[in-house]
Amino acid sequence: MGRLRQALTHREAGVVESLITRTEHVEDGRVLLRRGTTVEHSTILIEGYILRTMQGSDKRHILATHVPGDFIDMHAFALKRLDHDITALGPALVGYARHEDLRIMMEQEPHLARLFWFSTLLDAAIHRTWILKMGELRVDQRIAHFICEMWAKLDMVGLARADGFNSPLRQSDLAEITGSTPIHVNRMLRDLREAALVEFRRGRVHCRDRGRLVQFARFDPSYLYGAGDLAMHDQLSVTAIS
Amino acid sequence: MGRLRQALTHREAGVVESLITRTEHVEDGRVLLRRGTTVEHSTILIEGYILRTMQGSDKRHILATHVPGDFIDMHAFALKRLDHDITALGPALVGYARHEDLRIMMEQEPHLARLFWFSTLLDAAIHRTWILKMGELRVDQRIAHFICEMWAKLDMVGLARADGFNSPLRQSDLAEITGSTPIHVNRMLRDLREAALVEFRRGRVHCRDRGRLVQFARFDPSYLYGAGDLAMHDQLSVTAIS
DNA sequence: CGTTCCCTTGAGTAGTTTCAATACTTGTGG
DNA sequence: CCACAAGTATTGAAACTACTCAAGGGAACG
Repeated sequence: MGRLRQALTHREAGVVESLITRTEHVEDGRVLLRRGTTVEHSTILIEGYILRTMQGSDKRHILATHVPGDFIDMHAFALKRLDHDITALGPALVGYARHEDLRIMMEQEPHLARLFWFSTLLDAAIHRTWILKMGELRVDQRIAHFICEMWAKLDMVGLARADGFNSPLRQSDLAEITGSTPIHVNRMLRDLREAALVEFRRGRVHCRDRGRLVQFARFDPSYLYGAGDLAMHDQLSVTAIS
Repeated sequence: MGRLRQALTHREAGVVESLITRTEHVEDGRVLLRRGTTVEHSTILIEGYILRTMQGSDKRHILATHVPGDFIDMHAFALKRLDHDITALGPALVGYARHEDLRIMMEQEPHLARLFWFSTLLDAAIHRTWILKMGELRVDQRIAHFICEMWAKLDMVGLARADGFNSPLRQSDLAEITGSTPIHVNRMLRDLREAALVEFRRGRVHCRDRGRLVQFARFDPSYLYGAGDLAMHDQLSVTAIS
């Protein structure tokens, strides 16, 4: 369960793993779950990257990105029909858990039920930050902000380097993430590169001075609930509740 | 519970109401819950309007609006510390439910627990639509879209008229909602008025042709999970599950 | 070694913000 | 009832930001 693993007892981690009844390799661009479809299982991302996407009037938009260890559609369990699509970014490995098993487990394990709920609330908190940043930042800053977010999330699951990270993201993906156009993203990446803030080359992110990038993007990681004033340790550590 | 009441049995509705241990009248602009604060209760909006707000680098932003019947911070139950502020828009009446009571109730009433979870997932779905619309619509369309959303939500709880609705919203609020400026909002409202799409005067919304407004805003209400291809009746009606 | 996908650049246009200034409304006290 | 104050709404002009259309360049993969 990636970053949430620390909040699980050894026994609980075993319970979660036993829920995964099937794994699957998916190729780049594969739509794992399409808006409006009824599903009887939820998905966990084991390797690679997954996107939440929505079709706009003309272009597709990316609403969220996920890293290994994330539950991708725990909310499909309560919603049954999703409002958006789940799409693979690059090749990925996913695991499936049946809703029937989840339902039984959640009645027997209130602490785990609450953790699953928490993971969907975390998605909402990230959405809110995206709304805020779309409202107040220019496209170059939004790109920088997204890079900071991705970097921070990869850090949490040990997939980042000290000077950056790798991903299958293209410039057109950054356009769909920031609500801009590939051409404008291209120019903004050039500016970021020339300002020595960050280099983005075919998904490879390289940055010498993370502090400057964070400052430029006005990035405050607390909305990821990993550390800082909103951190979850109090209420989610195994010793603290129910 | 407003729009979710239809998904409750008579007994369950009673259970929910018994959770409200205290009500309070709050004045315009009052911050009911501030980011980072630990709380031991959750809030239901009984009368008036409530906003989710976040402080940006210079200006405040509005991330969501709530109408009577909405649970405002059910997610505070699982998150304990919120990432945003809860602010009254105009005078409002709210009720409080203690987290301890909620926890006990949710263990005894899995169906209700799931409904509460659903209400937080609904917020996330609305966030996603806002992100999408901020990415693809111009400010005039975003204003129209927000008006459509508000109108639809008020419809669900019987607080709208056939030709519009009233609210304490100011033009500057629309600016904070759409991520724009009061001055630009003012011009866009003039354009909307001159195009006979919708009139907005000090919170009073008047529209003769709702269909045209919906089309202009590219508004598709299904993300509100009230009707249409994502509607919740299947999985949330009292007869259907657990 | 060529095809395909992705990235890059230029020029013109559209949308939005900012600054500065002016009016309208609403409520309050004289 | 009028005058004033505070908040809210409106307008103009200039600067900035981002988009569109059109074309060219480069890297990766077979």
